[in-house]
Amino acid sequence: MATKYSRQREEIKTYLASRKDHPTADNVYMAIRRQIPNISLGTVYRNLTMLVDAGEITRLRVGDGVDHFDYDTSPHYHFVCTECGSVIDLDMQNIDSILKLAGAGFDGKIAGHVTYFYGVCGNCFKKENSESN
Amino acid sequence: MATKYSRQREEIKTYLASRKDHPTADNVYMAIRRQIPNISLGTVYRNLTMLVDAGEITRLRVGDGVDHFDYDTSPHYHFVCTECGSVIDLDMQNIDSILKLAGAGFDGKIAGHVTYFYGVCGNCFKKENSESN
DNA sequence: TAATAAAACAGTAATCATTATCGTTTTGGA
DNA sequence: TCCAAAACGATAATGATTACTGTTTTATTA
Repeated sequence: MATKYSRQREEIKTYLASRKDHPTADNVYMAIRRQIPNISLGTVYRNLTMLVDAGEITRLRVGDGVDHFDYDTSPHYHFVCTECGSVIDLDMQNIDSILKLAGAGFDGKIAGHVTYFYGVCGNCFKKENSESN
Repeated sequence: MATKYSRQREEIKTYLASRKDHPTADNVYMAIRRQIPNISLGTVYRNLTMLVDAGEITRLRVGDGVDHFDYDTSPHYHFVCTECGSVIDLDMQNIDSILKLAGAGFDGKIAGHVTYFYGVCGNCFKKENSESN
C-alpha cells in the first residue's frame, strides 16, 4: 500500500520536470536509459501511471495514438501541430465557462472538459514559407 | 482512383445513420454481420476510414482508447460518461470564440479545436441514487 | 454480352502502444 | 540483521488498428 522510494521514479520525475515539450513513455524511456541503462520500458509505464494517479503529473491524450506526459499539473491548454506533431503549451485564460453552456439542457453531471487546439506551429509555418515552392 | 459501389460500405453508412450513440468499429462489425455474416473486420475499418476521408462521417477520439464514429458531420459537442463510457451528443451553442483566445500570443496558425466534456450521464446518476447505499 | 482493369473483399498476419505476469532485487521498518 | 511489501527487469499478452495477398465484384469498353 505505502509507496517506497525508487531511483527509477525519481529520474522520471526529474526528467519530466526539465522538459516543456510533452514526452511520451518512449521518449522518457530513451532519456532515462542514459542514467539507468537497463531500466525496463514496463517500469517507465508503471511509474508514469503511478505519478498520474498520485496527481504529480498529467496524462495528455491529443488524438495521435500515444500518451504524452506533463509535469505541469496546473490547468492550462495545449496546441498540437498537424505537421510535426509537437505539443505546445498555450498561454491563454481559462475557459471553464463553457461548462455552464454544456450543462444547460443536459440531465447528467458535467465534471470537466478536455480541449486542445490544432493547426500549424510557428516553426513549421516558417519552414513552409522559406522553402522553394 | 474512382470509388466503386460496395454493399458493405452502404450497409455501414445505413447503420451509422440509424444510431445516435457513437459506435466503435467493432460495434459496426457486430451489427453488420446480421446483414452480411461473412464481412471482415478489416473491411469495416477500411470503409470507415474511407468515409472519414470523404467527409461523410466523423471520427471521434474521446480518450478511451477506441475510435468512435458519428454520421452527423455538423459541428457539435460530445459528453463522455466516466461510469458507463457512453458518448452522448450535447445540444449547446458553438464555442469557436475560444479559438481567438487561444490564438492571441501564439505564433503559429490555429485551425480548430477538439473539445469534449465528461462526467456522469443521466442514466448512471439515476442508478447511483436508486441503489441501497 | 464478353473481356478486362481497377476497386473492393475476406482472411489473416503484422504492428504498435500499453498492460500483465513472474521470478528477482530493493526498500524500510521491526 | 530479518522480513514482508514494493518495485524491478525481462518478457509475454492484449487490444485496436493497419497491411498483405489471393479472390471476387464492379463498371467500362469492345
